[in-house]
Amino acid sequence: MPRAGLSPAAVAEAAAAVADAEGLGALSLKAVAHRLGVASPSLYKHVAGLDGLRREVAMLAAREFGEVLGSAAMGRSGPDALRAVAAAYREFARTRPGRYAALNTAPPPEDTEVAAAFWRPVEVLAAVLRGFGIAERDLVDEIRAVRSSLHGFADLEATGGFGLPEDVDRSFDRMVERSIAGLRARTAAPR
Amino acid sequence: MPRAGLSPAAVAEAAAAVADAEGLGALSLKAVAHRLGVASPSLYKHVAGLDGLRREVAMLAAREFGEVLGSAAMGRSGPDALRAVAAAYREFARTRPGRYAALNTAPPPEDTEVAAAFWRPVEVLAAVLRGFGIAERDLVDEIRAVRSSLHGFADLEATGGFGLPEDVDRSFDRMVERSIAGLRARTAAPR
DNA sequence: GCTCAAAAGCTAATCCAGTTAGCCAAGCCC
DNA sequence: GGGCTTGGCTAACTGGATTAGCTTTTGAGC
Repeated sequence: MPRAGLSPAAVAEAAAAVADAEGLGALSLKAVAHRLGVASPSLYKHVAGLDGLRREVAMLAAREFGEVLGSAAMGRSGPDALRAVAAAYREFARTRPGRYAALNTAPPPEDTEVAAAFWRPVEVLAAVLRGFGIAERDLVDEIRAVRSSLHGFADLEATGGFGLPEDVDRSFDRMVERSIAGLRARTAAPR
Repeated sequence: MPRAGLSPAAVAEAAAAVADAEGLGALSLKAVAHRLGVASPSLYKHVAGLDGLRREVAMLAAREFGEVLGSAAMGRSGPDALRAVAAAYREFARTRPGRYAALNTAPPPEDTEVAAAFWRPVEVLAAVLRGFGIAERDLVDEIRAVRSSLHGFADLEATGGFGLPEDVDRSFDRMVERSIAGLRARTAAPR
């Protein structure tokens, strides 16, 4: 029998595809194996069981997400940068719901590699907000506020938390503009 | 053998306790049955399997959450009401993480009872924001923005998304004040 | 108090995904 | 070409969900 030519990366990619298509909750060794045309036990040669599979998806997602946000921020600053990053954030969450959901889990504290990958997107946001001239000691609060808005919106949208699907774009735009206005106010009147 | 005196409500309560203590992901018939001192199959006399158990937890959580937010809003208006509701929101998410997580799932669209229960908390928020004198056609956007902030913050906090545990209270307070400022601006300068 | 039907709990058995063990072929290094 | 490593397989085991069917409690009506 010919080999399937798997690799940890290929398995992670397939797993992410399953998560995006069926939901993170439906991520299973069975489904991934099926997608790869292989029997479930074969996956153990590449990932450490279901937990390992989840970890790889989280890693992959974090890297891609950091990449996407970083690209959006590149070459822009201030409000423009935040608008671009916010749009990219939501776009990622919408088009890759499984991966996005994988970012919304607490990795084991000892897994520094995942922790580092999870941190990248936050660093992008931090860089963008620094561009607003936020004082360093206020930065944490501002990052948390912006992250909360973006994550909350993305998550509510993903889980159908918004009743009517219409005008969700407008709501998002307004929310982002609200953040920008708040950041400007903070810059103008530092405490 | 004496009867355990179960009921759908008692099972739901035990399930919610399990979810709070072990995480929603660890909610299982096994765990609930054990907590109630009963064998797993016995639960089928009261709830419709694991899916039914999850549904009951979601129902219970939604009712309690609506209750908690409603109480916080009672007797207050404007910024005070929003501050109280925001604090109650976060408090609920922190002290009952399993229940809160159960609210963050998409119920099947045909289950109107759950849908209605899920809607209650949003109605409380709507009432509070109306108290700011928001124009009706802008209300949806404002509700979404506030919900996004609150949910995002609560969720990030729950999943350990904030690096340092310190000063999280301050971050939350500032975010809420930021929302209030934004709402005031909207009221003052309607578009 | 007595009868009996419904309800509530149990055990036994089935299903399914995850996991482990161990076999065997494919590919590679010499 | 020989032999080691690797990647995939099948078979077997585990644990939780679920179903079937039994038994006992309970409570309504007499």
